[in-house]
Amino acid sequence: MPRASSYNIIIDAAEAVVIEAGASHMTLDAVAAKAGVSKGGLLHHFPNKVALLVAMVERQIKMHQDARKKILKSVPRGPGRELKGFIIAAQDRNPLHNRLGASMSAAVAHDPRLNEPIRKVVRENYIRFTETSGMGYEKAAIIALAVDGLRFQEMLSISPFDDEQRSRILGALLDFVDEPGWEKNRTKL
Amino acid sequence: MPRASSYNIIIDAAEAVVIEAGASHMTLDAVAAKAGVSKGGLLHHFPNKVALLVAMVERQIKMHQDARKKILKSVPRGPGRELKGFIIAAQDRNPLHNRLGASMSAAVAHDPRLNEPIRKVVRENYIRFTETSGMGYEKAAIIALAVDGLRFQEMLSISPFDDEQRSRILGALLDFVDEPGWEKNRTKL
DNA sequence: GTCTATATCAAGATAGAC
DNA sequence: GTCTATCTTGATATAGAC
Repeated sequence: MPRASSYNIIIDAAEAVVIEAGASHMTLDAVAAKAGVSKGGLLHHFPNKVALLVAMVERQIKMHQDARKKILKSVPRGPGRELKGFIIAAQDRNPLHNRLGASMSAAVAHDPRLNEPIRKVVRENYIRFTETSGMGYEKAAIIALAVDGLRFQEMLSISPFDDEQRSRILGALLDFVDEPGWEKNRTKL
Repeated sequence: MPRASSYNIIIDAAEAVVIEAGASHMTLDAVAAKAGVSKGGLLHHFPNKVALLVAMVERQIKMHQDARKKILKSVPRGPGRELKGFIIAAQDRNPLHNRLGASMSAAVAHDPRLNEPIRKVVRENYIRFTETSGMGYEKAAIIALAVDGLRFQEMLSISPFDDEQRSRILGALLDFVDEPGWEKNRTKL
């Protein structure tokens, strides 16, 4: 898995094209132009379009995993730790979210089966959340789903919330993690 | 806005193609073949591809609004009524959800600006939820976001939940609407 | 209103020079 | 490792017969 310079420049360009023009406009020509290389140069790094899409998704997953681990270091141990990390990750509003959405929508639009790596990550995440949460799995799932719902909305640019509402909602979710109750439903996911 | 037979048959076919093969494979040829008409016939009803995509989205919105109104009739008056209707609509698991997701992803993949009608509906929904909920807007938003999160996951086929977990989560959300607390944060959305 | 035929163009991919 | 040139295919859209 190379991480050379032009490799990442091309992926950056691909994400940018998708964000600006939509998944269907992510052509090899457009990506090459945005990256400042020729189509031949692009195809030297990625033998075909699917390879590029797969690389986009994998890089996004890796970046999110890294961000998660980094954030977790600052979250004190205790029940709901992983869940809190997930909420906090959504709080710092960098352009990373759009980029994950872009990679995902481009890949899935091209071939729905390219969702497999994401599916795997989501599954692992929800297992982590529910097992370490110290609460009923319904509650843990609801909190994680609300965060995901917000991110999906933003990835499609259909969120009805402004910045203040958004941060109040995420703040409320953080409080909700620590609120008592719901343990009665505790079950294995 | 015609609602003739072939009009709807073509939209059905378009949705089916997207669900089966992905947004990028929704070509006019594929849709025409699935609908059992020629490409010329298709283009008689929809002058170009964007017109078809717009019609797909609009029909889905209309169908969901109709379903919402129908469900609301069986939900007793009281605080959280609209929110409960939204949850119940997600409970009955018909193929409609996939179809909304299909229309949306095909449209947005082709041109992100085609999300506008959906954005408008989402906005109206969240205003309804929060204004009629009798609870803090953060709580109402969290409940609605969790439902949306679930639907988005399913639209991308990345949901980690099986049928039983899914129905327990939605059941917990219904209970959550009626649970006391959170009124302290009550604010206008 | 539905069809066939076809024009036009753009996309993915290859070959091979430098 | 990067480029230009080119091949091939397939997608949108038009024209016009029935």
